[in-house]
Amino acid sequence: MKETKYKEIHNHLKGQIQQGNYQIGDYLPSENELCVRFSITRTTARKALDELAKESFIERQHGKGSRVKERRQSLGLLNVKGFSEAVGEDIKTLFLRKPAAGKWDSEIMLPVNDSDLNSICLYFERIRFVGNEPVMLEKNWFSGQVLPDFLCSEFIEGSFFKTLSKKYFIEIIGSSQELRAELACGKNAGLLKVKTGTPLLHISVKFSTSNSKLNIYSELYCVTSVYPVGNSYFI
Amino acid sequence: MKETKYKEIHNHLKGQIQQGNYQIGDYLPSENELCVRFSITRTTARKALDELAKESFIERQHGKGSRVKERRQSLGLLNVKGFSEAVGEDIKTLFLRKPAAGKWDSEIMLPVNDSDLNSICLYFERIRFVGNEPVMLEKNWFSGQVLPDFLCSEFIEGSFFKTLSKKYFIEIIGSSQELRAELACGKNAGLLKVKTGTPLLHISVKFSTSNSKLNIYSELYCVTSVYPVGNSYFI
DNA sequence: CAATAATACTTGTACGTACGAGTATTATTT
DNA sequence: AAATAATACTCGTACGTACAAGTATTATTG
Repeated sequence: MKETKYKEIHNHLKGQIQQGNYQIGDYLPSENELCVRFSITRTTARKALDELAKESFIERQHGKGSRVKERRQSLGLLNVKGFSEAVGEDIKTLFLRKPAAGKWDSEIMLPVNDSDLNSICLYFERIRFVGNEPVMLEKNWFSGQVLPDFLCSEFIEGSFFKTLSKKYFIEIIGSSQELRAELACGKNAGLLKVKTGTPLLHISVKFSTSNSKLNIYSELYCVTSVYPVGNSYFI
Repeated sequence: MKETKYKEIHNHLKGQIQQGNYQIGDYLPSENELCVRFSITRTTARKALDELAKESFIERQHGKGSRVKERRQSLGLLNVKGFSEAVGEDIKTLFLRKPAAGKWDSEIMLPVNDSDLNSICLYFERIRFVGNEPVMLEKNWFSGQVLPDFLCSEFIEGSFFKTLSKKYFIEIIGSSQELRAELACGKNAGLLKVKTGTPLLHISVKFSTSNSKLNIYSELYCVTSVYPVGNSYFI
């Protein structure tokens, strides 16, 4: 269970930054200084720093040093909080399919992990209304491996994420998304009560969670003519 | 005008991949083979391959080799860093209108501050290409009040945000966005070389900066059929 | 014939050295 | 005093060597 040297240095420096021992704008020790402090060669010191730069913790400056960067952890397009908190008040949700066993559908746009493919797939599908207007069709796939009793109980306060957090102590730690403008196909058009050929905003999301065995794959189809999808953030 | 060796190798291999001399799934020459072919050391060969891996052209496999990967690029637009850093290398930018005096257009979707409305409006408009495909039409409005000499000089490294940062020491501190799926109208369709009626992803952004007198309003029109707009984040 | 061992590859880590190039300070010259 | 040169730092590139560790093939063993 031995760690490599450069990872050791890398983690040490990362910890120092996260604990605030190096503030934004500060310079880390130079490569040569790391060499003598940790009894390593410059090759190893460089590798540790290069990794930090790749994770955008620091910024390397030729002739100057490695400066701690402002870290923008931010901006999931849909914030992680989910739909309910993003839009106003009068939201209704209609389950088209309650959570049940499903299959890893080819409709999922983002690459599905192998470990997920080899485990049971759970699926549910909802439509979100603002007032009486359907605005979003939401399809969700995830592994049921780590969620015992999931199918037997209702969502807490109607929220999937809240259920994960409060019942299973699983948090969202990241996401990747892809956005596409598409024309509504027959089926989705019908569900969203728009004409075929209406432009829809198609959002594909893959959520990573604090449980490495649970990833959530969502395909969202949004009618944006009246209610555009929005978000904002400030550092 | 001398290029570094590893970049030379890197570009050579990249070209080979892009021309199809190495197909998806193929293995590139091993590090040792590159050494003898190009009369370099393994350090240099590794660096070239590591760069390719970072750009996700290849996948390195311990004990096996470097395999050409399926390249699913997406335009990581929505992080604050802007366009240039988000996508890979082969981006071109064409100015339709160089920065010049403009007016606070009604095309701006997000509410314009009163203070902005009362000051001079600067405007520029560009098209972004990936390869030779136009993928985004970008329109930008902002107040010229706090940017002396802005019209006289070129962008630093072609980047608006870098120019703001390095020349004026102004940083982006927040943004709000709205997303819409729309059908391409005649003018935009022509510029992006798509048919009218093609669905476009319309992103409206308002950036707030560290200088309270400078807000940037952008309207982006993206062709997402080939290159979806993407982002990801982890906490 | 099947399981195992040896082998020849691959990439990964780490050592050490050398010089080039960018940056900032200090010393020198004008 | 101001411009210039020397310097001492930074990081970037590139050389060369060595061994560890993963993968696949071949040879050996039982």
